[in-house]
Amino acid sequence: MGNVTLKNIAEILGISITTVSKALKDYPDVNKETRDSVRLLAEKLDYKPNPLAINLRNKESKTLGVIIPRVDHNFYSTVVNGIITEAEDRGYLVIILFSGDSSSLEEDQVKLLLEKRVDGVLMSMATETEEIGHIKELIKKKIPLVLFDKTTEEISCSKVRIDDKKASFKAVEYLIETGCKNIVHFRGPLPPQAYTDRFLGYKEALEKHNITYDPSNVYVCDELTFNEGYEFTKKALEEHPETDAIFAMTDLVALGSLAYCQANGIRVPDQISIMGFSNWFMSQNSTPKLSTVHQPIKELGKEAISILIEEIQQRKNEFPVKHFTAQLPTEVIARGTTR
Amino acid sequence: MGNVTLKNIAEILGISITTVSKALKDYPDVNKETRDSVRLLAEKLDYKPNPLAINLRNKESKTLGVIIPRVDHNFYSTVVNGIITEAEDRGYLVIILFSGDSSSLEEDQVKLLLEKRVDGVLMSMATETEEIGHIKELIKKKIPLVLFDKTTEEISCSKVRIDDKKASFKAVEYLIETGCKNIVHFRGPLPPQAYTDRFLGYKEALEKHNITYDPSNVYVCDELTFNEGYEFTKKALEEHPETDAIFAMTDLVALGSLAYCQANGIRVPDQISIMGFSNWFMSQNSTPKLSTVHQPIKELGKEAISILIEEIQQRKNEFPVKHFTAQLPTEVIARGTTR
DNA sequence: TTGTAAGCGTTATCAC
DNA sequence: GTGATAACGCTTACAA
Repeated sequence: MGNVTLKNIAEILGISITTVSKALKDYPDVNKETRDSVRLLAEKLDYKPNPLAINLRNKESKTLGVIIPRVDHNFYSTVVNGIITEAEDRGYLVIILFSGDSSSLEEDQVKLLLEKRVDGVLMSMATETEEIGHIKELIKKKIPLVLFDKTTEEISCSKVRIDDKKASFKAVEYLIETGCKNIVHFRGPLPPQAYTDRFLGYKEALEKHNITYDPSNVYVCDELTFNEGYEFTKKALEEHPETDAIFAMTDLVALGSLAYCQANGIRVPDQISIMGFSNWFMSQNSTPKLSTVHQPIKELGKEAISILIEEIQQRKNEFPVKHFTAQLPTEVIARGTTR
Repeated sequence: MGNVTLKNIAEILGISITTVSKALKDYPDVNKETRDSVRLLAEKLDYKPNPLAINLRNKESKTLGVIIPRVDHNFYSTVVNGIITEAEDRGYLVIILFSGDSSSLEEDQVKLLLEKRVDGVLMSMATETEEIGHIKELIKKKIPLVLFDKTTEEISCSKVRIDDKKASFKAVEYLIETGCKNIVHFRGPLPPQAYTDRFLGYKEALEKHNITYDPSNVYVCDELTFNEGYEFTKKALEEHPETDAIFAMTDLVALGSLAYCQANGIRVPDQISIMGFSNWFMSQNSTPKLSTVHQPIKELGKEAISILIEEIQQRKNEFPVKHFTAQLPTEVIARGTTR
């Protein structure tokens, strides 16, 4: 029992395919009765237009490609949630592909999407990516492209990011305003840029409040693990006994800090305030609950896909496309680990 | 600059589309020189066959639909990782859709996939789903279907599951073998079935080792949170002071148990052994590290998609399709919270 | 060895 | 109001 086609309906009704097509699409020049009989039969046979045929004709696939480093990570799975939901609401389907943070795999995935003729591409660049020829290729082939999260200035296209610097600035300012003066910062590795931005926000907040920035107060976590948070807290408190706050660039590390403090009788937040970043669900599960910075991750996905679809629509209508960068706002969530 | 087609190449070379097509597909009846010139030009123009056209002709989409309750959850994002990777390796693209654990949304998503003419469907049923008419519809329309994780006996199709009962059995047996006799079990809510299976494994292990099963030793967690683990541990230890082991149906709850013990000076594992379930990455981040049961989640996704693709291939070749249920093996990971 | 023609399912154009 | 025809890009019997 293959699928019902316009032809099937036309044959049964003894009319032409053209008329069937028109009847189904509410063309004005179709007799009411013809129209009704067509619709009735179509309904009865459960006719569904074949998207493959429509897409071939319209030279579009109504499918979007998304390349992310991985999905089994809270940040990306949340983004993907936003992406798929929003795309579906707008009539697009999404193909998710992984780069595994590898430049060459990313390149392969771009090629695959190109071959599959997706209508547009959304991507968060692999951390490793330095070579951006494959991304430029997309631009050259005039495939609408939007970069999100991990982006680069070298590509001219719309971008959507969390405003990491400002988020970090607000978090540190909050610590300062609640009386902290000796704030240690645990930052992440050099690429990706986000960690540098968070570091810059930290520095800027100190400067604004006339606190001298001391590089030795900044520790670089390479693994971003709970254990690193634990160990670096130990180290930081040994090297800087005057520390009264720790700002970690991600919740898991902050949770490690909290664990160290608790294991060593350091009262949080009385003696030391701890501020995380991300508002990961586990930050609600510590005692006291972790203060952190909420990032609108799902909204990031939605916004990115919206911009992409807008752009696709504009190009189709031959409107001029203007690129821009959206910075999504964040929020400090003060819970139990800050004063 | 539209995309290069067979026609373009044919015109430039002054030959027919057919010959170009054949040359590109290594048909034996093409002159070597013709073939080479075609290939050369195709290469130069970066010709890529239009999958829309191919699919229309072949009446297949080389696309698979996957419906899961959500993706922003460790289990599903790991499964999705396996699914997408394996599908891509086998030449298929994947459309992920969410049911949000709602029966009616799940139905909508099935319909959407049907309209989009995916070649097959993989799904983990919404917990809420009782109505299965939409799933039967898939069977009726002869769309290859594989159920994984949350399945039902009411649908005749291949299924892939983690062997929850056996996994649980092994975990509890491990506790018994390391000297525990009074084992409390924190189980999950009634649907999904997995929690009941884990409970049954617990019960069976007790029976095998001649330990009387006492229903009051079983507590039902509805939220599966850290706090529930904490609170139920308090309650369980009050009601059953003789308890020497806690087996929680998921790591987060077990972590809550551990936290309660540590906050109350109960030595783990000396006084009480704690066994989790899932081998969530956070189970490596506690001190001591949590003993747990590893589930091959990514493999679950790979296996499910493999079976689906096999089935698609079999149907295409008009081979008989036999359904079966694969139960993936699990492993007890003994770490620091058990003796 | 090469090419013609039909067909996959849909839609737009243009006759009638 | 209706329908024949061409076109989207590709594949494959079947001729030549």
